[in-house]
Amino acid sequence: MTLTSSIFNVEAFREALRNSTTSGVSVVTINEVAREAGVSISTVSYALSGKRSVALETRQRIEAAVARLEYSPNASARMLAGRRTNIFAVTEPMRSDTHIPTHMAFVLATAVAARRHDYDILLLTEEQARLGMSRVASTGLADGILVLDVAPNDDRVALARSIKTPTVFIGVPDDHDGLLCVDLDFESAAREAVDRLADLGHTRIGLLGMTETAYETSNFAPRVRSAALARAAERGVQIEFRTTGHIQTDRTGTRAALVELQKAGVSALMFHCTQEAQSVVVGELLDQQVQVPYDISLISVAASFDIDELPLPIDVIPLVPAESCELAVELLLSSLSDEPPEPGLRLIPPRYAPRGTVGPRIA
Amino acid sequence: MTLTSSIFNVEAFREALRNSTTSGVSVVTINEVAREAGVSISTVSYALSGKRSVALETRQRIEAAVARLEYSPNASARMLAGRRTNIFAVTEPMRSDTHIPTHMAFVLATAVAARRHDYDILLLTEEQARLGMSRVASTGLADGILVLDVAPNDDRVALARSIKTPTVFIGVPDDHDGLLCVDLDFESAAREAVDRLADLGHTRIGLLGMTETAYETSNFAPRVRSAALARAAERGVQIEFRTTGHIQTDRTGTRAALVELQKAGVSALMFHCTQEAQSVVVGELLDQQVQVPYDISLISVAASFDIDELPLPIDVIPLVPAESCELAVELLLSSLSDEPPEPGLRLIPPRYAPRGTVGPRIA
DNA sequence: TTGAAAGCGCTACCAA
DNA sequence: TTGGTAGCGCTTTCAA
Repeated sequence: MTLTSSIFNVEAFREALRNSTTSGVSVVTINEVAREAGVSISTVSYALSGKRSVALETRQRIEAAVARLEYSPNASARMLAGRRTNIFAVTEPMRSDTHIPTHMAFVLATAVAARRHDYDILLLTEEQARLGMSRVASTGLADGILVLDVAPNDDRVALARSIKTPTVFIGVPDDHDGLLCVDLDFESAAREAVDRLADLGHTRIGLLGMTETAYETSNFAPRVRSAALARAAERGVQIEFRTTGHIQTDRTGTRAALVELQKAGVSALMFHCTQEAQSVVVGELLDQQVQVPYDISLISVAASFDIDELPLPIDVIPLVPAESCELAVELLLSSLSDEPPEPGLRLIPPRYAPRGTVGPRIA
Repeated sequence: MTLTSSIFNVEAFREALRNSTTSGVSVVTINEVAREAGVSISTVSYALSGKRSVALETRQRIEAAVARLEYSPNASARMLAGRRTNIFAVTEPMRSDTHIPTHMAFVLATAVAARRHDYDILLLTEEQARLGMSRVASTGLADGILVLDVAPNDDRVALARSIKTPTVFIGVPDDHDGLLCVDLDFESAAREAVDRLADLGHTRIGLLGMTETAYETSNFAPRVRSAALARAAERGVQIEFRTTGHIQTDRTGTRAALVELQKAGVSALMFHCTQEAQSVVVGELLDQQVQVPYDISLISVAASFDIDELPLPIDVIPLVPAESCELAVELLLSSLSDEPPEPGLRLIPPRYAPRGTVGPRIA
């Protein structure tokens, strides 16, 4: 059961000494497991990683030893020897003018997607969104980097180009040459929404968008708006665009926008705004006894929340954080492999989920 | 400038070979810096860590070499040799019935506080909040653990007791024997609010609280309510308690609660609810031309947002995430030191910030 | 003030 | 199918 030979074993003695003098409970290492199982440490390593076949009986002995000693391999040692930290960094500035729940949904989705592939997420926010990015790259703390809350003109684009750590953007910056970017195809989504309404005879469509500032600081708000406007022009329909108010304290902006849109005589409403705003508008319409879709058609574009939580669930082209983040993680993983992916955009095709809130325009 | 001796240097040759055959740019190690500066690696290490004095001239030579080679020490190697990962794990389940912006504020605050002490944050959410906690403990991935979104009856309490990795709770679970917990002293805060109002003659106070579920799943909502009720009873004043509605879609619950409280004839309002809810109520009062504090007094208890973003800034006892998290990080650090702190509660005394919205009751 | 060298606890190559 | 062992790139003791 032990490898100790009949003569005095200096190594074993030293180790015993080390473990006994350590304060408190000594941490179990692969050496102890090997001794306990009567095999070499390499066999233990292979038995646990499965990278080499190990005789059934041997493996069982090792597993028993692992269980008995409650061994778990030391993360730092694995990182150093294995040249992988199994950590991805997520850089998310969390600018104060953003809608926190939406951004949080993406951060959480990266964590879930990463764990699926045995990776953990290191969170870089505030000023560390930029500083931390080069730091984790140069120290090798992270094997890859996920970039969230991408601005049209984002510092992190230049940073990403200057480091060798694989980096994937979730969102599309204006200048994305040579970068790997994952995102919903917002333009297609916006066009599809316009088309659906135009096909049904709507000629005057309200678009309730995000806050003013979102159209300067986010990469996707302007993409939805401009694609919608362009397609509307092609289809000969008119779009009335309105923004919603301040994120946390808006109590009038959204209602005011609805009033304006109704005055403008729109027969359909496209939403590209927060759950809160959509909840207010839909609730208001219900209060007004408006018949949906008879009096007005409703579509939500790129909603990243559960549409069925609205007072009335409406047609939606969902933005699924889990989907973007899962793809981003897979790209990062394959960037670490032998055949790294080509740089470029990976736009996820929109999927339309009907709820019966879109109908023909009633003259 | 080089240590290569006149005879063939096998080691140097091997290393050159390794570096040249590596795909792409080889990563600079401490060995290269040492050679470049003409010193030993231990001197480089000490020069960079400052743990041993190094002659000025030597240090400068090393710094120059570091700059020239763009060296940064490998994180994994440091972790293994230094027996510190410089990573703290944050466990935050992010239950869907919670107010995301509030919870996010705490996560961000831990990240900022940790960086101040050269630590990074590993984010454990969803099911990893529990699984990840034991994992990072047993693998030594994190040097310490911060527990967020603490439930009154939290699984992670038992977990924390079963691991040897230092753990600090931000929030107070019902059973907190032997744990290190940091939090605002919610009870004191609630009592102080009640006292201020009672002192000014108010005998009927409205308390607008969080959602129903928060009083079962959060550790602090019930603490505020029960402390307020208890003190009110002592002072002989009456508290009308109301909850607000669903977090993301509440468009009527809050208004309804306000109407009820006004009907009940309260002369003062204590808030312990979201920024959104407080924003709605304060805005509504302004619309009603209610004079504050002449007609009604307003106090916000344990608000973790910027009170000055409300339509009318009101008296507040702020809950400052940065403060709790900074203290929690410091406790974690000292848990790693030679004199670890005593377990127990660390309740932060409330501070009252007046805005002129509390006045005497007008009969 | 500095250097040599023994680890840290693994992974993975090379032999057997 | 298994074992021996050379690293991985640092930190830190022990000597000089």
